[in-house]
Amino acid sequence: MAISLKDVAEHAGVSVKTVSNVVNGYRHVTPATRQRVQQVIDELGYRPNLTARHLRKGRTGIIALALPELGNPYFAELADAVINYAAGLDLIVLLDHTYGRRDQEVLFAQGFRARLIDGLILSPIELENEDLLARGHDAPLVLLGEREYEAPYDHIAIDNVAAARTATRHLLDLGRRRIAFIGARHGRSRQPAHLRLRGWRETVTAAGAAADDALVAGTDGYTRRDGAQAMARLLDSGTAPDAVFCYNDLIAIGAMRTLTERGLRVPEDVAVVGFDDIEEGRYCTAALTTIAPHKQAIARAAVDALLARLEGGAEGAVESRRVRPGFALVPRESTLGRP
Amino acid sequence: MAISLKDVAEHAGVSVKTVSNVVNGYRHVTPATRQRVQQVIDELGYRPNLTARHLRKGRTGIIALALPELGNPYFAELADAVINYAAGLDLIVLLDHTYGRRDQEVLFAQGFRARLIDGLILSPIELENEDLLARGHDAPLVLLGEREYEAPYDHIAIDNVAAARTATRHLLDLGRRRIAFIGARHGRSRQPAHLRLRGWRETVTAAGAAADDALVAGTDGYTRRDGAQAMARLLDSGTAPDAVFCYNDLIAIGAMRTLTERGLRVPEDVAVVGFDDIEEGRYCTAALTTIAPHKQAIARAAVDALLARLEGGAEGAVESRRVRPGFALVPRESTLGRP
DNA sequence: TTGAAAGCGCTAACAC
DNA sequence: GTGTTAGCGCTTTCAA
Repeated sequence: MAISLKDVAEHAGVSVKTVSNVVNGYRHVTPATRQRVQQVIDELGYRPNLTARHLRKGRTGIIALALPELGNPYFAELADAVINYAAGLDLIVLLDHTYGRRDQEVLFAQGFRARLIDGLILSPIELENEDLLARGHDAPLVLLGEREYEAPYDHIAIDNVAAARTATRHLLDLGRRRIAFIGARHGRSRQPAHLRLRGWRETVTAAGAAADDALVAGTDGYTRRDGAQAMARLLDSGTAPDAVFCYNDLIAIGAMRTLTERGLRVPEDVAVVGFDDIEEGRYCTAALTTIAPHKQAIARAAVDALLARLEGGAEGAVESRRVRPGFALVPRESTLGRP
Repeated sequence: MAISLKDVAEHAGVSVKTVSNVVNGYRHVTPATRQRVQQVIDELGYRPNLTARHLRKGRTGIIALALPELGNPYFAELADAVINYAAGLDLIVLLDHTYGRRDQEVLFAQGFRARLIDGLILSPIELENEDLLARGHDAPLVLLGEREYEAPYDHIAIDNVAAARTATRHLLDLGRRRIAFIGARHGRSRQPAHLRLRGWRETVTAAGAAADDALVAGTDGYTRRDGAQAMARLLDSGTAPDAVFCYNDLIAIGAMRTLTERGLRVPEDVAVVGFDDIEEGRYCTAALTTIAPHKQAIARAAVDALLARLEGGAEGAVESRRVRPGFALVPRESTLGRP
């Protein structure tokens, strides 16, 4: 049996309350008492039982972060940022995977792990508005990422349309006229990619460049393999783009792989832009030009928003926030070529 | 206030015990009662308070997985595997970072988060044997990775020497004679890399190939940047290797980047082998030949070992296990060239 | 400043 | 098959 407050109290000849006061750094304790208690704590190797504390306080200091998957470096890097920032605030982060599956996302949104966690940060892919509205009054929820909802929850996301415009304009500025877009999801109307797709379409259209559907390649998911396959389809269909803007870096990396295999040069024949600024992109043979969302800022905003809800009390108390962290275009070899 | 067992009991006109029985799927409950209780549960939206359950049971069902960092895809992929396998066993995984820093590793080994977690899986980098021996009788601990300790803890790791031999032999078989090793850590004697270094040294020596120290390049860490810098130093020093075996895939990717920048071809001029089989390696311009540790098997072994301790009771009850999951050489373009 | 006692929500004995 | 009760270890009134 482990050592409890009571054990310490008995050994020190004081009450549990006093020990509790010492453990929690309460002010009004005689230095003498404090020292004696502290000594017994050290001797016995007492560790407070967090579970009991949680039960009593009604809060656990644990928040969940539900992401599609860690296999995508963007999410791994983001998770890293959230965990770090939260740790500085004495919050523990419980990481969960949804695999971008609606049933999983609904599970978390509905309050899976209720009362183990104080709140949830969720990055949805397939979740629908109705799923969110059907949510009971559980722990606070903060939404992350490019899906848009009409529900009263805080939402942290960069301006995806603006970022897509920036990326596309960069390609136009380099003289490219047949810019493809890879990553629209097959046959889904309100898909995650629609904001970036819109930014692309608006910009190419405004510039009088090609904007036909033949330049838009769908994918099943968001992996390197999806990118490689989509690029292959694009080339096989005879579309012959001189640039591609990809939904994310992984897709871009897959696309570059296909281009290389087909004997096409990046960027001379086809320029490539990704999205996410994952570390990996910097080490590609043609280092990847990309949109860099400010991950630290995203992490900070998400945790802060959750914390505000936690402190703020009731759901409706504060109006739902819409935070737009910054982003930047990072031009590299995949569009500029080797210096 | 949230709905508790008691609330449900009152509404259903039964005792808390009965509700508890229903919630826990206890057998001996009349179907009629069960149905009535279940209905009230649904109506009221009752969710069991996990914290209270944990306190009562003395177990939380939460295990911690302390890894250096998620930024290394190998660890991200491993974490993914552990989380999934654990979920199937109704275990929640709490992910923590040590950044390969000894103080952080000691913290976890000493029982940080004691009594929040039932046990710990730790992948140490800098941790020393003495740190482990100084450990109190806290939650069970399972060690992961290539560091070796003389302490009574379960240890899961592939046979690193054998794996390094396989990788090196592969290069020898391709006719390479000046095989460099990148990733020995600067000026550390009992460094993590020493097993792989040994495998390399034994194999090149046995083959009568070059094994001089000029072919061994140290790094500060295990990132792409470390690999790029080490490769540059190797080339600048006039060593002129015709192959490199890298401590891990990230280092290999960084090394390939430098080779490309210097106008050297992979594998024609320099063949490259990595270690870890991260997804990223498959999409490099010269797809990376690598050693693939069986991550699923590692994850399974680690969780199983921890679970065995959890069930088995006392620390000394079971002898400490040494599990060696399998590995495989995956030859790709970075040694074989394009088909 | 410190002590005594109640109770957070749940499960495990034990009674009925 | 179901109800009653005690208590997991902690914090928090309320007294002293």
